[in-house]
Order: sequence, then C-alpha cells, then structure tokens
Amino acid sequence: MSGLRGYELVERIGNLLRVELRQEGAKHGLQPAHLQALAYFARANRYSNTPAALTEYLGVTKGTASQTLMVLEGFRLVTKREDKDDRRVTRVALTAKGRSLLDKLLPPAVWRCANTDLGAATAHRVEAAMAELLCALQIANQSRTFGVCNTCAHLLHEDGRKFRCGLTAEPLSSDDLQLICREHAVG
Amino acid sequence: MSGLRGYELVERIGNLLRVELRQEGAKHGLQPAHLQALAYFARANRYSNTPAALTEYLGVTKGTASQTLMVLEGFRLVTKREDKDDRRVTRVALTAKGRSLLDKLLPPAVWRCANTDLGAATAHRVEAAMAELLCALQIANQSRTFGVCNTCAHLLHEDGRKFRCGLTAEPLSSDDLQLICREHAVG
DNA sequence: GTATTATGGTATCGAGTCGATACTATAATA
DNA sequence: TATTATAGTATCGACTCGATACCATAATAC
Repeated sequence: MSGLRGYELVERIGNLLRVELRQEGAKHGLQPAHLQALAYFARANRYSNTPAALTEYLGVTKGTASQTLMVLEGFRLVTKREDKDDRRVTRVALTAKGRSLLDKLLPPAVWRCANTDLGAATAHRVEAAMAELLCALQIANQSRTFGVCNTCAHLLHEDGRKFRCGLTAEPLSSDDLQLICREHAVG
Repeated sequence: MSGLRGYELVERIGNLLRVELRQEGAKHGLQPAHLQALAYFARANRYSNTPAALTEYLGVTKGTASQTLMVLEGFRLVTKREDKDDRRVTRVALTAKGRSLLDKLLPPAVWRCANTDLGAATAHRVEAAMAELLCALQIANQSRTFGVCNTCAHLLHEDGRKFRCGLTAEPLSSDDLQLICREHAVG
C-alpha cells in the first residue's frame, strides 16, 4: 500500500492546474514559477519577504529564485529594497500592479469553477483533507511549513487581543496573524 | 469565496512533490515530465498508448510530447512500433527496464512516508477527496477524464464476468478494466 | 477515383526554467 | 583582525515547452 493511486491523483490535479496557469500567465509574459513567487510575496510577513525565504518556499536554488525575482521586478510587479538593519538582505514587496494582476489570475478560472461546482461544504472538506496531506508531506520532507502566525507554536497570546511572536518578541497585529512566516512551527 | 486557500494548498503539495520528483529523477537523467510520461504508459490501455494520447493527458503540445518520448526511448525505457492498422499511429510500450525504474521511483519516498504517517483510514479519506476534486476540475476544464474502464460509461456488462467496450465493441479482460483509457467517459 | 481535408507524428527554433558553480558584499564569530 | 557564515547576483549548460513548419497516412468530398 504505497498510495500510488493517491499520488497519481495529486499529480494529475497539479498538472491540470499547471497547464492552466501556464496559459493564463503567458498572456502576461509570466511563467508558472513567476506567479507562484508573486503569490508568495503577497502573503509573506515581514520576516519572510526575502529572496532567501522564497528559495526555501519553492524548493529551488537561490540562483533560480533570484532569476524569478528579476523577471517580476522587470515587469514592475514587485519592488526590492535593501534592509536597513542587515544590508545583505533584500526586502520584496508587491506593487499595486502586482497585486491587481495576482487577484485577476489566482486562483485560475478552472479552479474557481470547480470550487463552485463542488459546493461550499464539499469544497471545505476537500480543503481540510489537503491541509492534512500537506502537513504530513512537510513533516516527511522535513521542510519548513510556511504556515501563518495564527497557527504557529511561537505565537504568544497576551492579555486582551494582543499577540506577540515568541521568537522575535515583536508584537503582532491581527493582520499579521494571517500572513505566511518562514519561521512557522507546528506542535 | 474563490477557494484561494484551497488552491494554495494544492499548489504547495504539487510543488513539494515536483521538487522531490526532480531530485529523484535527476539521479537517472530524467526530468519530471519524463517520469510523468513513463507513469502514463505504464497504465494506458490499448486505445491510449500513443503519443497523441500522452499529449492530451499531459496537456502539452504534440511536439513537446514527442520530445519527451524521444528521451524515454533513448534511455530504453519505452519502445515504439508502428500500428499495423493505421500506419500514422505509433504504439508505445514500457520495457522491463522502464517498468522496474518506475516501480522504484514512484510514488516518491516522501509520499510513501507521508502516506504511512497518515494511516490507512485517513489516507483513504484524503484520496477520496482528491478524486472528487479532480473530477470537478476535469469537468470545469472540459478535458478528457482518462479514467479506467471500470468506471467508464461505455462499459457494457455481459452475462457472467464478461465485459465489452461500448465504443469499440471489443471484449475487455478484467486486467483491461484497471487501465487508463483516453475515451473514458463519466455519467 | 481523385482532390481535399483531417489526423498522427517529427524536426527545428526560441524563450524560459532550473541547478551548479563561482563570485561579491555584509554580518557574525573566533 | 582573521575566519566563517549568510544573502544575494552572475553566468553557463541541460532541459522544457510552445510555435511553426513539415511529412505520411487516413478519411471525406466531389
């Protein structure tokens, strides 16, 4: 019971979406990897909006990630600026153009359509199953989880509605809690 | 409710597996696309073991599919022969080497591991959810379903344990029922 | 029965991905 | 101060993929 059947299903789903993403992105001169990167920076928090974090997130080499970012910057979809505390670090942020393009392209039309067809209840159940699967895969892969602060083991609840990161000791707003963090930990 | 969260999950799962597939395949000089093609022909039935069917399955152009096949043939992982009835058509079959390599590489180790960690019951539930999602996506995409004969609307049950394809009128063995067919139809 | 069109497949080219390696700049550590 | 680690870029080669053109064969039109 190696789960080959399940694996084939995931492969096909991923492939189908990838083909769609390629077609849609091509209309704007973008490849799947570009859109993945753009989507990442749209949701990355202040500890995670760097090329190095993207490298880990996508599982590619830093050279590849750097190239991807150069393309996005060339299209004026993201901006880069030097970190003022650590001058080795580059901070990446979406431009308004990048954000509106992302809203238009993701998720792909075929996904929105399928999601509607499934209905809210089924879609939610499928989503939960995939979350479970992803978690297991990340553990098996010993890779970072890149979850949101809201679900992080480092999150500290203070009195009232205040939150703080246990790693950096910095306070977190409620918006912060919805962002992806490279230091995210489970358990 | 566009299902962006669910989409991100699928993207991440697909990406994680793709990275793994790339690393494993690289040890044998194979790219992800090669292994996908190899896996397809391992399961394709007699109506579907052609480059044209692979083209539809992977959602790429026929030129791309042709190149992929040339690589596989070069590595002696598949063989090609001309169809005797329609000489435009090429039939593709795995070699013993191709089959054993596939058994070794798919599903990737990280998948087997995650599958074990999840446990049989959960793995089955996740698999069912994925099947449902894939079906909805294929309908939304108006793409062929590439299911097995066992689940096909064309399948005719004859007396006893005999089966026949309603499209080609040919008899189907019980092994045939487990193979992928490009003419597969739902409903 | 021949001309036309459709289908299956290959060849070739260019744009782009991605990994590998080498390199620079800055920070952290010995 | 010297060494090492980290963040990022530059460059190169192998490869993917789409686009286009092309060839052979089958199906269809007339």
